[in-house]
Amino acid sequence: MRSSAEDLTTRARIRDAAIGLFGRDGFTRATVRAVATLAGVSPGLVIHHFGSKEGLRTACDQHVLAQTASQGLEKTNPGSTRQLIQDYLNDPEQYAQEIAYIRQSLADESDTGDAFFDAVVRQTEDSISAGIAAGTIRKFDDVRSTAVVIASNSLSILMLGRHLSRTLGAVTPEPHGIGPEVLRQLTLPALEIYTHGFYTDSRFLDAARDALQQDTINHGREHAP
Amino acid sequence: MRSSAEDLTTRARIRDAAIGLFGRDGFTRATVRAVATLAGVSPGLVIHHFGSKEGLRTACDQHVLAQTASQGLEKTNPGSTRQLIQDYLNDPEQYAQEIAYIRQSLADESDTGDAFFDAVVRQTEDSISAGIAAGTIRKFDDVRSTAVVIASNSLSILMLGRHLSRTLGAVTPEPHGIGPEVLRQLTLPALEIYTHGFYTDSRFLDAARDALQQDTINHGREHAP
DNA sequence: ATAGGCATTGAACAGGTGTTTAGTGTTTGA
DNA sequence: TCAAACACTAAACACCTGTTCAATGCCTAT
Repeated sequence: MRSSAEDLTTRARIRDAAIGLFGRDGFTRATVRAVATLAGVSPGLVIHHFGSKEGLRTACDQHVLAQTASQGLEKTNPGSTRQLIQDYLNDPEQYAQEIAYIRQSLADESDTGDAFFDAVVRQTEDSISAGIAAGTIRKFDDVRSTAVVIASNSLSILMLGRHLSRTLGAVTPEPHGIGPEVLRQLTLPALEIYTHGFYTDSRFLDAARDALQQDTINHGREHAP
Repeated sequence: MRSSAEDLTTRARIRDAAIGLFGRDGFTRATVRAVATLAGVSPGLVIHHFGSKEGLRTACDQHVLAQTASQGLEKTNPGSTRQLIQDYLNDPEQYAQEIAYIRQSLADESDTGDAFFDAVVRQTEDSISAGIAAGTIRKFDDVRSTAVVIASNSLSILMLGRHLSRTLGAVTPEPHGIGPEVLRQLTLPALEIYTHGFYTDSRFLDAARDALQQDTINHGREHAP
């Protein structure tokens, strides 16, 4: 439960305002003055508390990362990202700000984005290993690469949420967030692919395997002429 | 073959410089002065030719969209995005600028991003329908939603390319682009999932189906208390 | 009670931004 | 040939940016 009101320290109020604006507009477009206004303080106070706009960013980074780490990734043992999605669906608008912030971090070049992505991949890798051991997930040769693919697929919902909502014609209040309607509409197709596959047979897989084999033989580390 | 030299009209040179910088730094961070310098002209001339920075953006939008539409999506009948990837692998650095530009467009709120995403979804949907008819792709109940999922998964490589390269430890010259090494490493795991599935049985799929059924009964269009 | 440290503000500053303007050559069409 | 149109530049303009600074009030410890 986020305390939306006045019981926060001024410093925290500024930081939360910054998280909201950095997430919505990106770090560059969001101005110190806008953050100050949203927090109900003067621009000078923002600098006084955080040293600089960059200092404000790192403070936001740390807070968002700690937030998502504590209530998000770490405690969700089974189901990997799926549990997080379930949490999100039960109460959207709660994580909305953090999610938007992380989306921007993943798009920009940001240490927070890097850390978050790595955490998701690591978490996914663990889940896959556990699933393979438990027999619920197919045995993959390259678990790490598979985890990267799965993580990338999962995070695409985060990165492209705006377009998913738009194409599926959902009435979305937030311009980038994804609503329950959209998520419901995509769950079954995604799980069907993950369960029965997308292709009917291994034709494409075999072709790709041959092509890659050939490719490696022809020019192992060089470029084509 | 992109003419990299001087045989372009000044207007085109400015536009190409803008595409490069907009793609690398984003529209806001890229300055008119930087574009002018890169194109070897004065800042005033940029405005003279395009009216405003926003006008320059729409010119870039139109050009990139026309470029990708002509040589990219439309002519690639089979294999959907996969053919495009093949083209890209044969000669990276050629599409690099346009790809970066489109990534920014997809991340920002941009009409070009919208148009591109819609085009990819439409193209994917057609490919799936054709694949189902030909028997190479499994029959899906909701072809459109499936196409959205596939398109989203494919584009995640574009959106998260930087993180993919980083996590897989590739030596990437461009900070966001994806190299052949990374793509090679991800092709087989992705195709394996698409061919044999990710899970071993329909346990998760059935559970999700039941949960969604239940969910729809409990609160069809309302929120939980 | 009083001094010192804090949070806070309003105003200012230096630098960067998109854009304008006046002016200069250079092409081009009658 | 001449004038109008064009491509182009240097300098300036107005505005917005992050940041600084002096001043003010408010606690709190002595």
